[in-house]
Amino acid sequence: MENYSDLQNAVFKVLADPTRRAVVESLTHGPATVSDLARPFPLTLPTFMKHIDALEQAKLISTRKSGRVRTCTLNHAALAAAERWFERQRAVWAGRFDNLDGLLDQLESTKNES
Amino acid sequence: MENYSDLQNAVFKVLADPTRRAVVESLTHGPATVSDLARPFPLTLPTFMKHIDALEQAKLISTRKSGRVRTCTLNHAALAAAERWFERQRAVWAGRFDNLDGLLDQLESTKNES
DNA sequence: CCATTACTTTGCCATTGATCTAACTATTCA
DNA sequence: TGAATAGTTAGATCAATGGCAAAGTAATGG
Repeated sequence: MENYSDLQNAVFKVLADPTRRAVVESLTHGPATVSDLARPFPLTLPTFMKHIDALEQAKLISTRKSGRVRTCTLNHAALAAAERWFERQRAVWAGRFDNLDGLLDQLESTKNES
Repeated sequence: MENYSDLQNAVFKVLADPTRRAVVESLTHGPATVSDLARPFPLTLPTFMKHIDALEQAKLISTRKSGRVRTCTLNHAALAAAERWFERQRAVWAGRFDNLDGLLDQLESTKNES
């Protein structure tokens, strides 16, 4: 029910929304309560909470309730995992040039050695 | 009509879809025609074309039609720009450790606020 | 114990997004 | 020229998303 690419997909989906990206940005500075996070946004609490829920389901954040206050914490690992997708793409793309160089090197070297 | 964060938003939105991410992955290996790109997907051409249009509008790819064939090319710069968002978040988060003392002070003081 | 605070639940609605089919245009090739 | 190819346009459907208001619950603070 929860394989790797489902989760990756959830992460990308969740980051597609500017409010949620802003929340992530906010949480890079450290944990915060729902109300604190919500303050900058012109949204009602229920609406904002849906974004929090979405972030939590994608495991980009985790939350803990103590008393009546819910505190949210960024899950750095999840963010780093998403970043790795970009790194992989760049690696493939860059690899083309590496291969091109490699090919040229190889052609060069076959003149001299095996 | 096309400022920086509109474009960033468009990029994130476009990458939220698994089909479009797969197209990007495909194009890291080099340019390809619409039909070639579409082949692996169980989608009709019109549907697939919408994904191509979305990618192009977000400037993640560019396309050129020659005869009846449209060829798509990945815009590496746009992909790299998106990657940078993650790098920035990581930078802030990592920066916290440099400021750990300051952070603890801050947490202390926010406990006493109302 | 009463008011306030900080969510939470519920129910609703408008918009957007991804998909399809059907029919059309423009190229290419035999 | 006529058939196949490659993409395009138009219109419809349906689910998911993001938003709201209203009312409820469960801590605190005085």
